[in-house]
Amino acid sequence: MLRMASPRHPLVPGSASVLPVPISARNSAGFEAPAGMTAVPVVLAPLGGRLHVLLVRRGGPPDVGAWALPGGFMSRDERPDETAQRKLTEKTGVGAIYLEQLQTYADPDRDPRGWIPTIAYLALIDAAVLRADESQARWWPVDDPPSLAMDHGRIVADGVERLRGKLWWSNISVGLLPERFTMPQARRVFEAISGVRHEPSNFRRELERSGLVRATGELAKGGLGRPATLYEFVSRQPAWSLRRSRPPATVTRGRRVGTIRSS
Amino acid sequence: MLRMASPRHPLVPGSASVLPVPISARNSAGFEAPAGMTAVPVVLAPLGGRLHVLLVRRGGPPDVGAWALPGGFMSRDERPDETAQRKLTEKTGVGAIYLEQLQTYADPDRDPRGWIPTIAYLALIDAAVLRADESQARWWPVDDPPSLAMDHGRIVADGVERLRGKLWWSNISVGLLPERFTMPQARRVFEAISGVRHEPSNFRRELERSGLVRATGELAKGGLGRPATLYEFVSRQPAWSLRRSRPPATVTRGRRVGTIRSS
DNA sequence: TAAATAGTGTCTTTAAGACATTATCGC
DNA sequence: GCGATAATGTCTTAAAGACACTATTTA
Repeated sequence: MLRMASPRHPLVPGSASVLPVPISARNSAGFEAPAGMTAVPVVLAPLGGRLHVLLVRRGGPPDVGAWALPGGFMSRDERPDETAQRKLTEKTGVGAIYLEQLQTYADPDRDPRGWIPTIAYLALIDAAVLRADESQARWWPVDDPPSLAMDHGRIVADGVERLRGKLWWSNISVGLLPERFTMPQARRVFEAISGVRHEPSNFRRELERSGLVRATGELAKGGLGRPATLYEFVSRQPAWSLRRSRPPATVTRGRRVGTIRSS
Repeated sequence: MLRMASPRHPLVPGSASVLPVPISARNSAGFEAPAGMTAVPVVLAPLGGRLHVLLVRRGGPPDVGAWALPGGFMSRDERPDETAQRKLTEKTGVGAIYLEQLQTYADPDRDPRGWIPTIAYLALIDAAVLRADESQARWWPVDDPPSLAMDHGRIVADGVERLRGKLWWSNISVGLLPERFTMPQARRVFEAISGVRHEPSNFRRELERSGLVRATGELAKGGLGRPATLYEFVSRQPAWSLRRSRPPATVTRGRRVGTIRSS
């Protein structure tokens, strides 16, 4: 495969190669090609009871100085999720515990620099890292964000919607809770994400019913009041909840024919 | 914006510009760029009680002659969904009633021709068109497909999963049913998609409860037996079902504090 | 009027909502 | 023991499952 030793971030904001004029590209067959491809992680975390998103200030055009997602250019030999992970690590010093592709934004005029599609990822990092106040980045409440560069406002909104939508139907919250956690702790995280308060005993029942978590038998110590039982996720790999309340019943008696699908 | 009058499909299979060697591209800043960008519609439809996908034979490398999705190259001034629509129309003569972005596949080695990411779309077309047996294309059962070119097998699987997953939670079935339809007709379509048989009276209750459809008051005529009531979708725009059975209850009495979110 | 298909009613089971109550800690 | 927090139990309500039954057409 034809490849050359090229710098990893050909067009990073602030680099000398960034021009106020559009960039174009053509391929070896003579046709116009995308000028580049970017990947952006939408990093979400509950913080102080509210859901926050990690943003950085842009150091170059377009929208210099505006708040934006911490993305960057993909290189030829990198998978897009690797780019998202790498960019995230560069900004926060940690990798994502949970990373899932969100959407690709590729409208012809989305980036004034030229034809530059971007693949967005939903990224969830360890809660313990949240306190590390990196100088380059800042956490913003998703319900009250600053004005964002380009189409990044839309991308954040899509990420939030995905997280909220999957919260009860998958173990996506592995990315938001420590390895071992208590029920009240999980409840507060869920509440911060959805913006809704839950009745503690029902919350417990539902989360247990989901089949996603199990009690370790150990107790959390140190707090006020009765110590809480520690729970852990049954699997830390992406998994679906059992809760997904069912579509209409399958036919039983007379018509029982099993499923139609063959595989 | 710097643009040139370039042909729309720079690298279509079979064109003279396709070489057995990789294609590369570089941008005006001197860095390597994607050689091109493609969009592929995953066209799904129930046919003879089973879910099928529309495939074409590849006319050029890679995998010449293999079955593949009917995708094609994006041009500079086209949105990716427009490309998917256009490619679909070129193959079937119709546009998609429902089109939603699925995933982007951009691994560095996914296409032997070079760095060519592809954006996949889930596309649903009018059921009436299914019978038109276009020479270029063929319907294949999704549960028993042929071997597909490149990563298209994976893409089809992702499309099927999306359709099945959203079936009861959205009005995605607008793309699979005629404008006016009967309950038994809807049931057969749902059964073909999910591969599961439903108890007719419960199916009716659930679909009505979803709030997505309403009875027109008119009756279907012509068939055997009692004529069925015709239904229509309340909205043909993407919409969510009311069914989505709820996460744990919000707190009511003592702790009632409303929602946390501000917006 | 028989066969075929559509549509209604209803009883049972299960899940979810709304608490009251009990348990276990530190001070 | 008291305040604080965690956990359990249980009664009520609502949704879903499993039918039996009724309705309306054509042959």
